[in-house]
Amino acid sequence: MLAAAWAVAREQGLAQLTLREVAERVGMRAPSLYSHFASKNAIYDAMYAQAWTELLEVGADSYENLPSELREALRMMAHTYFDFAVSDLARNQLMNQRTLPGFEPTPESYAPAVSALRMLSDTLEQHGVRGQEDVDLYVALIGGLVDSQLANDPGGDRWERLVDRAVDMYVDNLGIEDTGDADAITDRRREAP
Amino acid sequence: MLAAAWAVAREQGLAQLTLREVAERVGMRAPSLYSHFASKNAIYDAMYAQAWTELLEVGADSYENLPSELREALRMMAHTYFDFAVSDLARNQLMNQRTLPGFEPTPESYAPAVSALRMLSDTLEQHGVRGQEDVDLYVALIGGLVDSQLANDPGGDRWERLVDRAVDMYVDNLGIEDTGDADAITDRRREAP
DNA sequence: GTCTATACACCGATAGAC
DNA sequence: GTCTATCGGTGTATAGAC
Repeated sequence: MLAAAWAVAREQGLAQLTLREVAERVGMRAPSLYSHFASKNAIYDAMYAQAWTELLEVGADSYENLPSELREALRMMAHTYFDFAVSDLARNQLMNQRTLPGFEPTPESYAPAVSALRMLSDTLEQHGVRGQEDVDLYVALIGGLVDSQLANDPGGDRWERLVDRAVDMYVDNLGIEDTGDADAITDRRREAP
Repeated sequence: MLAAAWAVAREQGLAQLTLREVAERVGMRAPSLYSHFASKNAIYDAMYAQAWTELLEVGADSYENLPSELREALRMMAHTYFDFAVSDLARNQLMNQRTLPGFEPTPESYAPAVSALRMLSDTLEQHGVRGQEDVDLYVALIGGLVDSQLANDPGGDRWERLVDRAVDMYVDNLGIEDTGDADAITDRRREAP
C-alpha cells in the first residue's frame, strides 16, 4: 500500500499524490484507505519514515566494513548515498526538500532520520572527522551533487562523475592526517573570517 | 500581477498556487487572468523568466567590480548568490528544483537562465577557473549550501557560515595560482580514478 | 478587458450499510 | 474493513454579456 503511494509519487509527483489513485492501485476505493491511515498527511508521514529507514539499512550494509583509510571510506559512503538519493526524485524531495508546504514528520517518523544522520556522524567520527561544521559541510557537499544531478541532468552522470573529486577536496580541506588511524589530530583547517 | 503570484507561491507553496487566489489579490476574478496569461503554466513560465532575470541583475551589479584576487572574488560571488537564493524558498524551487512535475520553461523563459549561467562561467573564467567540471563543482557546492540551509535551518545561518570555508576549499582544490592574474596556469587538480 | 455564469473534473474526508 | 453515497470544497478553463 505504501508501495502504491510511492509509485504514484514517482509518476505524478510527490505533491500530486491522491488517495483515489493510491486506492485504485491496490484495488480499493479511496475511503477504505482511512482504515489504514488517519489522513493523507499520515501517508506522507509513513513514507517519510520508510524512506529514512531504507537509507538506514542501505547505510548499515555499506558502512559495516568501510576501509580504514579516510579518503577511501568517504568515497564509498558518498557513492552509496549519492546512488540511493538520485535513484528516486520524489523520495529525495520528501526526505530533503520542503516540497510539501507545512509537512512536518511526527517525532516517531523523524526518529529514523535522526538515526541516519547519527550513523553518518558516528562513521565520520570513527575516521577522524569531528565537529558539527565538518559534518554539515559534508552533508551540503554531497547533497549539492545529488540536487544538481537530479535538477540539471536527470538520468545522466554529469555530477556523479564529480563525487570522488568532491570527496578528495573535502578531505584535503579537513587537514587531518589520512593514515587510517582513527586518532588523527593535525588540524590546519582554514578558519572563515 | 506576477507579484501577486509570487506572494501566493511564498505563502501557500509553489505547487499550491491557484488562479483564484492570484486573481483575488489583484482585485479580479479568476477568469480575467486569461486576458493576460494563456494558462496557469504560462504564469509559472513568466515567473521562471522573472526569477532568473532578477538573478542576472543582482549578478550584474555585484560582479561588475569583483576583486581581482580569485579567492576574494569567489567569496563575494558565493555570498551574493547564497543570499539571493535563500531569501525565497519558492523561487529557488522554481529555479533549481523539479518541484512542479513536468514543468519545462519555454525557450524564451529559459534564455535568462542560460545567460545567468553564462555570466557565472565567464566570471569564473576571468579569474582563471576554466573547464566545465570546475564550473559544475562550484554550482553543486554553493547550491548544496543553499539547499541545506533552506531544508534544515530555514531562517538561520548554520550553512551560511560555511560559505567562506567552502569557497576556500574549492579554490584550494582548483590548484591554480591565486595571484589575481587572469592567466593562471598551474593545474595540479586531483584526477578522479 | 473584465465580468458573471458555468462546465467538468477532481480533491480530502465523513456517514452509515454490509 | 470495505463498500456506496455524498458532502463541501477546489481546481482550470470556456462562453458570452457588458
